[in-house]
Amino acid sequence: MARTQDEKTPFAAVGSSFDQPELEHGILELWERERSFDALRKKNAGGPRYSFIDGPITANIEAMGIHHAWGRSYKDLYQRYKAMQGFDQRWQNGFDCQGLWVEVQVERELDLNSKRDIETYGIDRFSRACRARVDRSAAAITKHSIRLGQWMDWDNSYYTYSDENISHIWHVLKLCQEKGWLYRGHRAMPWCARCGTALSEHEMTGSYKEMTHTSLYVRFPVLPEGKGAVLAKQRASFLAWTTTPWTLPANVMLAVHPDLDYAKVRVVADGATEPEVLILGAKVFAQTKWHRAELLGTVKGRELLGLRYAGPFDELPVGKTSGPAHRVIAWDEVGEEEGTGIVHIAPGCGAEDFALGRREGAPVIVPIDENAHFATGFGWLDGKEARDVAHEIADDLRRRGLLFREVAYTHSYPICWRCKEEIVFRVDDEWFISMEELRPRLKEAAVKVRWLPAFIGQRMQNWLDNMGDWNISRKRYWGLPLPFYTCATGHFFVIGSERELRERALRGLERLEELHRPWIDEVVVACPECKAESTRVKEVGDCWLDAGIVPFSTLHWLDDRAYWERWFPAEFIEENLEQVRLWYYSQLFFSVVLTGRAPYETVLSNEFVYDESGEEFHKSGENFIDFPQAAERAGSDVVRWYYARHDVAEKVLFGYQVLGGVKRRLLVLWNTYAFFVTYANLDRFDPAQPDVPVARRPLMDRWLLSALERLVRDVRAALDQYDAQTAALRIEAFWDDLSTWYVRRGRRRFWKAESRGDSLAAYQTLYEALTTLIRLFAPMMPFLAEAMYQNLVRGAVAGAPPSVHLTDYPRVRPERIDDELERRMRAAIRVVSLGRAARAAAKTKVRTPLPRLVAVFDEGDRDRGALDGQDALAAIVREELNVKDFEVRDRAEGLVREVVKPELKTLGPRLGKDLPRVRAALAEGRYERRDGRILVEGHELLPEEVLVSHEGEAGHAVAREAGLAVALDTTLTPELEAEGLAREIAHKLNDMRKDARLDIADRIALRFDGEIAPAMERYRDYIAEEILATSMTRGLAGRGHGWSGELNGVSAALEIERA
RNA sequence: GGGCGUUUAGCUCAGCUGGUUAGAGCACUGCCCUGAUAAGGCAGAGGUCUCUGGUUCGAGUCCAGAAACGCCCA
Repeated sequence: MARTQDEKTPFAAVGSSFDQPELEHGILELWERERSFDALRKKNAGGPRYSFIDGPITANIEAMGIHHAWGRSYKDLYQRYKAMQGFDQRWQNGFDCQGLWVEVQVERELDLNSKRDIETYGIDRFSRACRARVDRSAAAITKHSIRLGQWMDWDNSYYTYSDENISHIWHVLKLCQEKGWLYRGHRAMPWCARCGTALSEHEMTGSYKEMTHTSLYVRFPVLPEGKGAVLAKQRASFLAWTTTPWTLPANVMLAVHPDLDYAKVRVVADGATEPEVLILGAKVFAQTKWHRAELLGTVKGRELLGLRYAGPFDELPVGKTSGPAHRVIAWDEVGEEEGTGIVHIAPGCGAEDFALGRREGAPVIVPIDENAHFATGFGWLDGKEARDVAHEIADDLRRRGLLFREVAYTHSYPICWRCKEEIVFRVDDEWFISMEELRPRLKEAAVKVRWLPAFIGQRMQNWLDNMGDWNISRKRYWGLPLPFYTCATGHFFVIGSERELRERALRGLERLEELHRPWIDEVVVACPECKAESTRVKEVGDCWLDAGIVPFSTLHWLDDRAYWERWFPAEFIEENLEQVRLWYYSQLFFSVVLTGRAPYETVLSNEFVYDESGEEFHKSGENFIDFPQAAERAGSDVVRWYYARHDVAEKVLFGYQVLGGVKRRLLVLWNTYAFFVTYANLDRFDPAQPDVPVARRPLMDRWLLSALERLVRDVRAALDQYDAQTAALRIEAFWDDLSTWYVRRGRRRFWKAESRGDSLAAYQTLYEALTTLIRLFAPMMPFLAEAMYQNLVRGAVAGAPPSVHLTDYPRVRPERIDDELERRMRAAIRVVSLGRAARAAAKTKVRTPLPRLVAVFDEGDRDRGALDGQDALAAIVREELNVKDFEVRDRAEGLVREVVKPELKTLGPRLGKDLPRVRAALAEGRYERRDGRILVEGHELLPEEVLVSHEGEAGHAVAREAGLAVALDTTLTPELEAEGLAREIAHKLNDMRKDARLDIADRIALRFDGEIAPAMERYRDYIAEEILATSMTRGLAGRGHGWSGELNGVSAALEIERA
């Protein structure tokens, strides 16, 4: 903060606008120079603890996204809020460092296209490249987070690739093995052929895209065995449909629904001469157009069970395995919405198929290898890419008379979330953790957590209900090495820590740089049972293992349990809501295994960020905005404030237009600040002067201070509930009132003090409001708060803490809250607001004084009785609306008329169906008043059963809102017109001063002429004071800044120059 | 197919336990105020509160059903 310290002015001058990014760079330098964050940590060391745990951000990006900035704004907000209350914190940031996302990125950078390429390149070099990539990304994220204003212990960030993290995971995996939850499963998994690995459930989310595939209707001829003899004679075939033709060579069975009707149809296929018989779902048959078809009969699916058929590729070697198994089986999931009602089952190519195969004891044929190339045993298909052969298979089937129809089919199909290749399904060996025993424990632990917003808790329960066994293995390189070993004689065991590895090692330790492939694979260990040499399995772990262990690894569960106990569980975590199935889940898993409880107490989740038109941000798209761009163009605090005042549960529409709106709001605050500084400097205001006791300050000041205390109370209450939106909106509402009511109303007290004491009270009140306000929003807008603090407090008050972030968060002084005063002020503001509307209706400028304003509050209005037309508030109303007299009346005949309405809450139940009639009669004035009661439509209503309000009579300047009406007496006298003209002249002259670019304190000489002369003479003192004139003479000199024209229809000529 | 959320002005959203004229911000139009003002104020225009049915004297609000959109799971 370059600040020229003029000894005569207490504060550095502040312009009418400000460059937020520039301001922020100044503050970043200040914090860096003064090591402000270190000072904060030192100040709070040993204080009460507040435990926040940072979810690891994926260290695989070049620039922080604006969506990261959202979550990080909250993280920083609440940590700073707690810090200002003296809480000691860990301030540890984390990076997620392993897994497919890093590998895919590095493959791209190194131009590697397959696992074979990686192995040729060398796993060691590949791993080092991955680590380097992570470190580069972490450095960029750190830099951008600092730019966001986030305060963290950046030198102490945790990295999930660390040996400590890995060792902690091993510990838990060994525990799972001991509990019997760990198993090796042979099952069908979604599989990415390019990455050469299975993908887990979490990785499938959001990866379905619309695409078009070749789908085939294929004949499966019935074999003349058992019940099939008759059908076979008729040349009958089952008709089945598939969107994945490459799975047909792996067909083992056909499935039907036992309760559905199936049609036997005689048809002559296109181009065929002989009729044939097809078997397919009856509904499908009925809904399909046929050229020549004849329904022979219908049977239930169960009657088809056990029938045998010839598979489409039985002549290939694989047919020796599948052929004998071909038969029709029952499956309740078969439907007729898609396909033919008969489902082709290939247990080696799909999860459900696999389960059916297992149920039926059928062989599992896995047609493709890791890279989705056909294995041997498939004849002409051997070695071909599965996803490329759809047309070849169709041609082959057509040639052999097995293809009934080929149709392009558009459907939603999964792609790999990282490399965007189409997924296949493949059966292979994978490692799993069984959820059966854990599921109820996880659910129970999750119920005890405070989820914000609450529906996130239900989503977690839903996820846990549906969560299958967790596939934790990936056939990849840069990841957690699974510590699973098998010895030469077949014993299986799990290594539970790095120390255990070192103890069991027979050789290979000397080359173990870190617990990663390939070095870890070279360590040969002794089998605990038979001492035989054992090597590690090749698989690495799911990256959500890495993140889930964080509440233990970063808190040193294994090596410093006392430390862990001090900081576990996290009182608060905050992430995007997609983390339900990711980090929230994986942490919960580890924590329940190790401690039986959840690792967090309050979980705040925010929605996603979209662009201004509601479209998703695409990294490569034109609409993409990364955080560093937004920071330099709009400012971090503008972004942070936008986020703070947003509902966490609503998606954010982000763009420079909305940020412009936020900046405009900040300008209201800034202008109040600039106003204060300008006049405080002119008047040499010294914040160290003794306070004017609050009780002796004018009503306006006491009102503002009461509202300020209320604000402190409300903001603290909101932030204690992690409700930043309410806090931010309250703060904004306060600074709006401060600017547009307190300062605007009280301006003259600052530049034309009637008494020294009143001016001091005004300065002290505004100063307190501003300095309290900046501490209130310091956690949300740390830069702006700091900039204002440095100028308002640090530069002006000896001994003040060097940073706003080292001050205490404001505490409520309840004795300053004056409910009644705030009620009266609200009533006055309502009257003024309505009065302006009445002014507009009367088409009279506020500069023209009017004789009288009458206000009538309705019975039952909460502000009735708050104003009496006599006190300081009445003076405010008179001045604000420029009326000579202000009256508050219970009713005002002639200006407003009485309107009686039924009190629905009491009359509704009493009158029932008569209510609409009574209501109409009251509205039309068809009622009588007698002894305070009201007679209407044969009913007698008590005073408390009606609401009496007032409406303006036509022809008067009146305005009305719910509960209040005001009427303006618009009679103009020559007196009032003359006064109005004087004000008009003063206003014009002040405009001219502005045009002449005079300084606000310059004195001027005024010359004038024209019909305004009488008013000029009569209001000479008033005008001179308003425009700082030292002389006023009739007759122009032709010098200086001049103007002539009409003011309120009166001719005028004016001339001013600096005196 | 199951779960969760959403549907109110051109846009983004408030609307508490049912109640009298459904609000705010942005944008638009007009007027006003202004020696802190890249601000502010007043007003205008803009609504079949997604639809259907029900409960009730009275439904944006409660109940049932439907639809559309989004997310999670299958």
